[in-house]
Amino acid sequence: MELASKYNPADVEAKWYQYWLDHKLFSSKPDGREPYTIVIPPPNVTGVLHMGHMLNNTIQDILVRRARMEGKNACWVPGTDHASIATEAKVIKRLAEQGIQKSDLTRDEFLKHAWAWTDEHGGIILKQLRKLGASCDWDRTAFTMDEKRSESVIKVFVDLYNKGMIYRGVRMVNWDPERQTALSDEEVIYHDEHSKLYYMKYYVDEPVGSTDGEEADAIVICNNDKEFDPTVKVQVVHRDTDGRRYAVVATTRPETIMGDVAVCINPNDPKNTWLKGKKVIVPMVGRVVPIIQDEYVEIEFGTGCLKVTPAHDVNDYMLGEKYNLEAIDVFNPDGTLSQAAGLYIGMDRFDCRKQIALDMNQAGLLEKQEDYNNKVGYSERTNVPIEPRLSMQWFLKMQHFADIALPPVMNDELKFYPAKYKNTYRNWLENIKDWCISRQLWWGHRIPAYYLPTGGYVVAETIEKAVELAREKSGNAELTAADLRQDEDALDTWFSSWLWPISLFDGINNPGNEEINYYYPTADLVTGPDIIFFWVARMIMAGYEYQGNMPFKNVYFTGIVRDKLGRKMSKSLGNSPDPLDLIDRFGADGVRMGMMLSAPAGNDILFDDSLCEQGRNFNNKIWNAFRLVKGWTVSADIEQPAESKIATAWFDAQLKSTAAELADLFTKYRLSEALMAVYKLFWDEFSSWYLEMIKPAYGQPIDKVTYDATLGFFDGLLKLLHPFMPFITEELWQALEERKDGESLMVQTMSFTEPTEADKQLVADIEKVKEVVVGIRAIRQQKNISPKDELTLEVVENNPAEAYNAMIQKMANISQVNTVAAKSEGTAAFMVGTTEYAVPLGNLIDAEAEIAKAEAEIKRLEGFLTGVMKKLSNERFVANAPAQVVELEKKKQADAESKIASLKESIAALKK
RNA sequence: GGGCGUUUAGCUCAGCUGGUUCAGAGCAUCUGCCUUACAAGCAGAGGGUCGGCGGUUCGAAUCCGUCAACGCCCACCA
Repeated sequence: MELASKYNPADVEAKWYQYWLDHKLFSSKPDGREPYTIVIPPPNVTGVLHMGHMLNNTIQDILVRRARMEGKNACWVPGTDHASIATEAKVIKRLAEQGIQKSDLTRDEFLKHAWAWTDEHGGIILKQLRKLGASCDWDRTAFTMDEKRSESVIKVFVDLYNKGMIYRGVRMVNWDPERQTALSDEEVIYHDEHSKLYYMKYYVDEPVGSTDGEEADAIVICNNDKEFDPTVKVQVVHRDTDGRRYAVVATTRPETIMGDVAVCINPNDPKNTWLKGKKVIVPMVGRVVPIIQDEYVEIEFGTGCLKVTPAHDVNDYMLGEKYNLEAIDVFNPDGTLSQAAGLYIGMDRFDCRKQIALDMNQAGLLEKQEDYNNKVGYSERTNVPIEPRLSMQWFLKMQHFADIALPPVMNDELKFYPAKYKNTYRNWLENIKDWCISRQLWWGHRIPAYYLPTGGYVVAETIEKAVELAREKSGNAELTAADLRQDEDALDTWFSSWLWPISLFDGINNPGNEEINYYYPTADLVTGPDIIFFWVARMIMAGYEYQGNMPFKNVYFTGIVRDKLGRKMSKSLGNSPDPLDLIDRFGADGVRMGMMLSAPAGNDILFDDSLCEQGRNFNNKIWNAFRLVKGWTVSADIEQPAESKIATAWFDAQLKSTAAELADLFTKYRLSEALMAVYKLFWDEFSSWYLEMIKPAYGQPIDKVTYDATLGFFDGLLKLLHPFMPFITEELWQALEERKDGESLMVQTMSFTEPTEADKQLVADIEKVKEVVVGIRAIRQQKNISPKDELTLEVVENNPAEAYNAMIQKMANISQVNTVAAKSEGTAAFMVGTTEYAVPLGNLIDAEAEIAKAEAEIKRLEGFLTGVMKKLSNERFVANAPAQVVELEKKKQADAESKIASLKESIAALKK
């Protein structure tokens, strides 16, 4: 077989993926084997593959393929998420480009467009995953809004409503003015922002010149002529030159003053005691509002006066509730000023902020403004500042769910990798708030609540059921579906995602069915820590609520993929490579390896193309090792050389021991270390050592015993490598020997036995042999002796590795190995352990250099010996340390002393 | 403001409950090689006071305290 010297992934990847599909090798059905299940974190249906997906899905594929080869019934279920906000935004944008406004359309018309969009773009991302080699059972592909999943969502909503856990009410919610919907707390991201703090005058509603409430020692400030000290412990009165008194209120949001209904001071604030019981006039607006007192107000912030706007601030809302204040909503849903504001009607909230500051300044109502840093909440999806807004929403009570979801994680029944996320998880659950589950969107699962013409509503899975309930509720047997009006809102996307591990196996609609019983709980969840609250925690909740068991046994949190400078990948920075382009350049196997090389669980990965390059190079290495082996001619007539006999025994032992190491690493989810172990096994042990050990002379055939053993090793290596690099391994496995159609490496079983004590000893012995070989090679390098020139080797006193002489001879091109009482003159020497080796070099030797080298080594050893002696002469060490440790130190001492002695002899000899 | 985490070679990281000659790996670097599998390669080499300080201990990269830098999560000072 003629093979190119470079591996070309493009030739083989598509071929084998199709082969796997054609033979249904990804498909899974319940059977007697142990199940191994992963449900994919469903990507947005209209999304395209990015580096985060690459990492995430590479890890899942590695786990699934490994489990499959361990003989488990592996099932990886793919699917997509309807992503209501993101998708609705995209659809609206496209409609706008066609000159269509959402408001021009009916709900049904809009949904038609949305489905068209979904059909057009949906599943692109799943197609892209195939390029990566993802071994998903595609027949199971699901969508969070397909029939079964939708039914599940509605059923769960009704169930929770009937259990009294879902309620409806007017609450302060996070409002996204761009998409005009409520958001959950988790969907708000806070950013530090440079803004301004505006100090505004609220004149007291009283006759000019009043001094009512003023104490004798009050500080009186006229027209801000003194710098204000918020920590002052005496009364502070503000008075204009014309005698009018006023309170100073500091705010970052002057545009909300139209909604002010009170000013609040702390009852214990000495500065503001004179304001107690007074009324003040809201600037610009002219509304007279009371001074109220509450300890919520921070005395030392600003002036200690807080304007109270119950409709536009969460805390003010709380104060409003407490003191029974009116809430005046001065904004429209799109963030412009409403009729209720009375002023600046129709202006955008941020334009209004600037304008009102100007206007107040002109009117002398703005005392000052200063720079200020505060946190502003942004919508996770639209990246627009959210507006706290009062509105009617649906909520799910969370305490019960927190109670059932916390213990299994804390006691490690359900494990997190890395475990540090347990803290994050606990923190959230211990401070859980009710979940706002309604969204003012059309693209999503519509809330199954139906309003009666006479008021009130019913909640039911179908309209028919709703009619039934409505008739009961109203006592009107004539009610029909046409009389009922369904709630306009859709459910939060995560309200469907949280059922994913159950709904994928139809466990909600059809509890206890064969599939859910077999596949649930799933084995591993692979996802990013950024959705631990959105998704992971809520799946755990739903799992215990609806299956009475965990949804997955382990959660592997990946890191965030960053560029090599540590920046997040983003479109605007242009630092996010196109995964498909990477696959074209390096091959899917190369990219997979690039992803895995630096991706320990939970650590961010700093991605760099050069990692894929390393992956590609490794593919090439494997390819060429295969070329070498398959290029040999085999002869059954030649006997196995001594060194090959040792080599095969050794590599067999080495393979077993790495396989065992790998198995252990997999149980700990240390995948990048596992990859590195198998990388070194292939490159260093197999290619650099083993193949060189057994390689026949040029043009010579290899003996059959060694050859067959080598093919067996290759088979084993391909099995270990397959989960990481499925394509090249399949290609080579198929070429390794004759295969029947339908056979595949991906469904072979790994069967490595544990290394025995003898195996371990052999591996250790060969490590020494390698050191000897390296020692000789180093001498060649230093003396500029070609590897082609034969040398002899002397072993001083006794040769502990007599049995491996043949191997050393072959690997280091040594004509003979002599055990000598004392090395000859003119040798370059080195030590391995406590044995001294010498290579006679005749006049090539540079005595000066050899002496210098030996002296340097003596110096190092003496330093080492001093440390050892210090320990041993310390009585407390000898008395307290375990005998084993003391013995060891004594051995170190003896070894060092003997080495020094022999080095000194060498020097003496060289000086002759 | 609270909590968590990180800091080990130029880079990315391993070093588990202190003690095997413990200071490691990969990449990068340097030197010599186009040696008939592979230059996307081969052979060899150099490189770190384990963030600072203090403590516990016979013994500390490892345990404790403290400081510093960085990162993440949570939180209603307008």
